[in-house]
Order: sequence, then C-alpha cells, then structure tokens
Amino acid sequence: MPHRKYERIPRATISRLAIYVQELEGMERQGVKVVSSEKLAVSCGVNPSQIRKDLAYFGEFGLRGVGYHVFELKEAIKQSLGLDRTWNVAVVGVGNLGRALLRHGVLRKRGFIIVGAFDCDPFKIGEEIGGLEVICSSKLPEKTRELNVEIGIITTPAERAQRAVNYLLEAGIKGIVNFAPARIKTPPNVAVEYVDFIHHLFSVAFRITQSQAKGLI
Amino acid sequence: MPHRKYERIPRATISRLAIYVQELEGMERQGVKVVSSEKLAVSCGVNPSQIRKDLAYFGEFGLRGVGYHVFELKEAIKQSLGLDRTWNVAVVGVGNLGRALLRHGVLRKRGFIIVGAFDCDPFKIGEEIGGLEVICSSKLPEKTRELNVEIGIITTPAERAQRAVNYLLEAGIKGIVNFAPARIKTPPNVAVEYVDFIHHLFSVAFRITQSQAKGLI
DNA sequence: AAAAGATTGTTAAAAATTTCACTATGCCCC
DNA sequence: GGGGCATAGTGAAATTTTTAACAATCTTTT
Ligand SMILES: NC(=O)c1ccc[n+]([C@@H]2O[C@H](COP(=O)([O-])OP(=O)(O)OC[C@H]3O[C@@H](n4cnc5c(N)ncnc54)[C@H](O)[C@@H]3O)[C@@H](O)[C@H]2O)c1
Ligand SMILES: NC(=O)c1ccc[n+]([C@@H]2O[C@H](COP(=O)([O-])OP(=O)(O)OC[C@H]3O[C@@H](n4cnc5c(N)ncnc54)[C@H](O)[C@@H]3O)[C@@H](O)[C@H]2O)c1
Repeated sequence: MPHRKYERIPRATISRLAIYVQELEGMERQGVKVVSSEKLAVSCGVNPSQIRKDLAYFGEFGLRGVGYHVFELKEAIKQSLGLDRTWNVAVVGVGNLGRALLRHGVLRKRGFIIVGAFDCDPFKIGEEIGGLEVICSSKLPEKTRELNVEIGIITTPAERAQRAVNYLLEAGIKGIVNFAPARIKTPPNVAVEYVDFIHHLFSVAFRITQSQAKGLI
Repeated sequence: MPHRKYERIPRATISRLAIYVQELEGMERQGVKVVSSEKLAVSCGVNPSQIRKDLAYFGEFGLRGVGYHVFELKEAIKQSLGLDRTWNVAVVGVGNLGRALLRHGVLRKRGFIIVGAFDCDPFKIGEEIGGLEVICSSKLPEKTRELNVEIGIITTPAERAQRAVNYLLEAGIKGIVNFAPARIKTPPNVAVEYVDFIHHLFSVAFRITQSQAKGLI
C-alpha cells in the first residue's frame, strides 16, 4: 500500500505515536521482541484499531498473524516523525524550569541538542549550566542563526514570552515549545506547541469535582 | 436554560476553558472589562462558536448584544472547573523538576497548595525547599492521609513512577499529574493527566519535517 | 418608543476522529 | 503442502467534535 503522504495527519495521532515509542522502548528494555496491536493498545491505554490506523498513515510495519517487531516498529515511527536525526534547540529563560531542562539528560538522549541558553538577567549571563554558558538574550537573533537553532524552548515568565518569541522569529526559527502560560503570536509556518502544566492540574481538579458531584446525586 | 450537568463534557473543552481563563486574566490586567466571543476567540486562537458552545455546557454567562464581563466570566469558568477552592497537592520526587515546582509560586496562586514533598534519596530527606521539608517517601501513604492530599504530582524518573503512584493510591489519592515519561496504571476513579513535554518536541519536529517535505514537492 | 445594530445561546450541518467488522496474509503444525 | 489460527491492514459505520447559521434579546440611537 502506498504511504498516504498527502493525507492530513491528525494532531492526536502524532501525540499517540509518541506514546507508542515510549511504550515500545519500555518493552525493548524488558526484552520483548514482538508485540501485537492488542497488547500495545493495552499498555498505551488506547483502542487496537486506533494503533493500526495511526500506523497506516505512514506505511505497513507489521506482519499479519504475528504482530510488530518491537525494535523495528519503534525505529519506523521515529523515522516517520522525523526523529532519525538530531535537532538543535535553544532554551530562552534560565530560571528554575530552564535550569531543570538544561540539567536533564533526556533531551539529548532523544536527539534534541541544547546548543544555546539565553537569559536577560545580567547576574545569570556567563554562568555555566549543564556545560553551556548562558548568553545575553539581546544576542538571540545573531546566535540563533550562528548555532543553527531550529527549535526554541520558551521558559521565561508569561509576560516576556512574546518578546522572546519575536527574537526567535527574527532569526527564522522553525518551531517553538512554549512553557510560559501565555498564547503567543507567530506566522502560520512556525510550529508552536504549548506545555501547559497548570491546565492539567485544572483538568484533574475538574474531574475530581465532577465525579464527587456525580457520587452525591 | 438549565445547566447541562448530565452531559459528557469533552476533554478538549476543559483544556480550552483553562486557556480562556488565562487570556481573561491577561485582559483583566490590561483593564479590559467586557469581551465578545469573537475577540476572545482571536486571542485564544479558536473559533468563536467553539467558545460559546464550551460555555454552554455550564450555563449562560454572557449578555446578548454586549458580550461577556471579563471578571465574571473568569470567575464563572473557574467555579465550573472546581477552582473556587484550594486543593492540597504533594510532589513526589524532588529532583530538578520537583524543585522547580516547589520554588515556583504559580501553583499556590492558582489555589494548588503544595503540602508535601517526598523523595527516597536519604541525602535529600530533611532538606528544606520552598518552605517545605522533604519527607521520606516510605511515609507517603501515612503523610498523604495526614496532610489531606488530594492530588499527587509525580516527578520521579520514569521507572519509579508506578511505585510512587502505588503509594499514593494506597492513601486514597483522587488525582495524579504525571511528569514522568511513562504510562501508569490506576483504578478508573482516579483522574490522571500526563505532562509529556517530549511529546510536544516530537510534534514540533514532525511538523517542521512535514512542512519541509511539502516544500520540496 | 420603535428601529437598528450587536452578539449571545442554540440548533443544524459539516468535518474529523474513533471504532467496528471484515478481508488478506503470514506462521505453525500436521 | 494444506488447514487452522492469529493478527495486520482497511473500508464503512458510528461517534464525537467543530463550525456555521440563525433566532432571541440586549443596547443604543433616533
Ligand atoms: N517552575 C516550574 O515548575 C514551572 C512549571 C511549568 C511552567 N512554568 C513556567 O515556565 C516559566 C519559567 O518558570 P521559572 O520557574 O523557571 O521562572 P523563573 O522566574 O525562575 O525564570 C524565568 C527566567 O527568564 C528570564 N527572562 C525574563 N525575561 C526574559 C527575556 N526576555 N529573555 C530571556 N530570558 C528572560 C529571567 O531572567 C529568569 O531567569 C514561567 O512562565 C512559568 O509559569 C514553570
Ligand atoms: N528536568 C526536566 O526538565 C524535565 C522535564 C520534563 C519531564 N521530566 C521528567 O520528570 C522526572 C524528573 O526529572 P528530574 O530532572 O527532576 O530528575 P531527577 O533525577 O533530578 O529527580 C528525580 C528525583 O526522584 C527521586 N526519586 C526516585 N525514586 C523515587 C521514589 N520511588 N519516590 C520518591 N522519589 C523518588 C530521586 O531521588 C530524585 O531526587 C523524570 O521522569 C523526567 O523525565 C523532567
């Protein structure tokens, strides 16, 4: 079957593919060699058809009557997502969260190399964190280009997010992951994702409230 | 119109309501008193009908011909989400990320009070961070009940997440926000949310790859 | 006080996504 | 090598979610 390259791929599919990769890696560590859509579905908490459908957007990776080879499927998904290469990223805002990111190894392990760390606080500039020197954010456009940054990670306070984004846009950034709790304005050709952990707390609080309300009725 | 309390409310609606609150707070700071669904939609990046529909799940908050009163709408949404009260939360895993959360004021400002910080590392136990003493995670069930924790935040490494969750479940926790990149098993009456920032990086990488591929064709 | 203008709440239509059901295909055992 | 079993891939159906359209109603103007 030809790969459906021209079909629009649901956002939800991409986020599930990331979950599949995660679970496949777990299985790999446990020495599992082959897995069925049924089994993978259970461990990802989704419907088996959903998995098969999601994969069908990119090709055929399974063996009928058998299942999927864990390692191969993981590699195939990663390749489909564009993760069979490394990506240069920059962190803008070296506060509590920015530091946590710089110190955390998981990014590099996943192929996202932090090549720049920027802050506007003179006390932070020059400091070394996770093997990187903090650079003045006035040098953002220049350095972003120089370091060949493709993705920017915003960890400034909310009210500074747009300014930081503007600097990145100036340098022709292609994608942004925004941790600041503020919507940002970007041209349509820039991929933006929001990591909004407060929203998840809201959601949990709501669901608890709701299930308690239901219990009372 | 009666509130549609018995209708199932889409997950996506809840997450948008959180965005509305965010933007309404921004408008409030700028002194905006009244806003139309049209204007709010622009600043949230959604469709105006979507906003009116989302709000309709909970009641009527607007004034035809006028719009919504910013402060009142914000309060009404927060009340609908169960945020018109405080929630006791506990952080499990006081590493880079756990520390960032403990030091960050935004949680408290939103009504989520961190009442407990747990870690299994003997070198961390007893340390004071953000005004809280780090407690040994073996005391989790006991302390969780004692402190009346309702929501647990998991910031342990992925392979420890399930263990931490089990402790929380033992204590009858109602909701969990999991930052560790691992799916966790919980009974259906526990609300679980995943904050998976790597997924957002994956998504950005994919969208960049895709738009570049499109450009080449 | 009526008419015009604006904008909500709501119903209907459209679009997107998920799930189901079935067909095709591969492996294993006899 | 053929039959039975398992499971991927896929087209259709069901469901959910989003968008559009419009009647209801509030404010402002004349
Ligand atoms: N701390 C957390 O656990 C956490 C969790 C989720 C989201 N967030 C969000 O992430 C953001 C950062 O949180 P934090 O706790 O690290 O805050 P922080 O105040 O510790 O750090 C913010 C940093 O951004 C820098 N900064 C400000 N304006 C800048 C600019 N224009 N260019 C470059 N750097 C600039 C500041 O100097 C500071 O170092 C906030 O928006 C916060 O809401 C934080
Ligand atoms: N650092 C980041 O920026 C970042 C961002 C997103 C997600 N994460 C995820 O968050 C988690 C924590 O990241 P981190 O950088 O803080 O790691 P870390 O190694 O700095 O901290 C983990 C902490 O958990 C503690 N711990 C381990 N097992 C425990 C248990 N059973 N009970 C209680 N505490 C336990 C450890 O002692 C350690 O203090 C990881 O799963 C990571 O993938 C981190």
